[in-house]
Amino acid sequence: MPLTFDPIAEARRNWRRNDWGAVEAMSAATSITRSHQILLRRIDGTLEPLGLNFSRFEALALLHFSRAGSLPLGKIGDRLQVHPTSVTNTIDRLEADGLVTRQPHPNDRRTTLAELTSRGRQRVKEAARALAKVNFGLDGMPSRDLNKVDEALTPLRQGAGDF
Amino acid sequence: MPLTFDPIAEARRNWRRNDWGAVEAMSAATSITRSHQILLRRIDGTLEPLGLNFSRFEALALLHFSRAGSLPLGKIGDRLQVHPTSVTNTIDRLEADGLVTRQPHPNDRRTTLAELTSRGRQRVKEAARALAKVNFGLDGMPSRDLNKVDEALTPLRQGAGDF
DNA sequence: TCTAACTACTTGGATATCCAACTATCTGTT
DNA sequence: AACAGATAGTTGGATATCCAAGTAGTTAGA
Repeated sequence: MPLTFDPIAEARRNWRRNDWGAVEAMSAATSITRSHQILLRRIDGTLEPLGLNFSRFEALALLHFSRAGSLPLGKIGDRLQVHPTSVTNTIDRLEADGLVTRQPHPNDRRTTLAELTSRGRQRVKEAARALAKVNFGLDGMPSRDLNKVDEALTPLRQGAGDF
Repeated sequence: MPLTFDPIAEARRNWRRNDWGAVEAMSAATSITRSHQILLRRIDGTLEPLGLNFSRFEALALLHFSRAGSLPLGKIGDRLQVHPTSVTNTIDRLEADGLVTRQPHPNDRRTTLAELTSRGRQRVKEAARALAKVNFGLDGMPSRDLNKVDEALTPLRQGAGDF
């Protein structure tokens, strides 16, 4: 059931009335959370017919962009900012679907490489096409607004040591 | 391990080089995803000592702001944009911790109300204080940037029928 | 008034994530 | 050379989320 009012505007009023403080930060945090929910639902919905979700797509894209078509699992986790166990899980699934294979690292026997298969390479291209077609769930938003989102969030990412 | 480059700037280059299209949308979507990860980790970290996470906090805050201190579970789901089963789970947990109780609806026997207990009311205030103290994980960001985030994301939420 | 369609919530099953603890391997210091 | 400490990945356990299906109760039209 869609709402008939802006839940964030209402939250602002409530926080102010109760003197809970940090109204602007609350508002920004809630906006991000909510936008993320909306977006992830659309993106995962778009990828579902391809047997992917956003995490698996991100891993495949990373591998596709890598020079050798393979990366250590740890590197994937660093790049995607997820826990090592999540990488294990993601790669397990991609491997089960024949989109990547696990390969031993030539110099370090602790390390496992995830390597894109040709099916994986093909699948990630299809997925990218599908996502571009729906503008990553942001269809209808003009470029100017998209750039504004980027700009607005850069200080946050930067402050968090994202780079 | 912190990165030494901006992963989004790199993604932009890669998408462009591969002609995958929708670069601006990809960039905005990735910014939102990443910012959300950062934020949620900080917020949940802040709430953890209080036995809460962001979902449970949001539910408690909603009840606190409601006139009667109680709401039907369905309404909570609508407001927080989560599946009914997630509400059941969230309320189960809050009830187990003595922060809410389930009450029958006076007129509609299908409906269950979640009602804030006095412990719940106290806990949500402590949690709000804790979150305000760390500026909702957005410490260090000037108001101007916070408002910019809000503004930038409003068209997205609006387009999604968030209000 | 009866019944078909709808609504509210819960249960069971699948998936994704994180943490703690474990195994295997590597590295730097003595 | 040996070992203490770091690093890479996995396993088991906990939690959160969603979907499909089920139960109970309500509503509206024949």
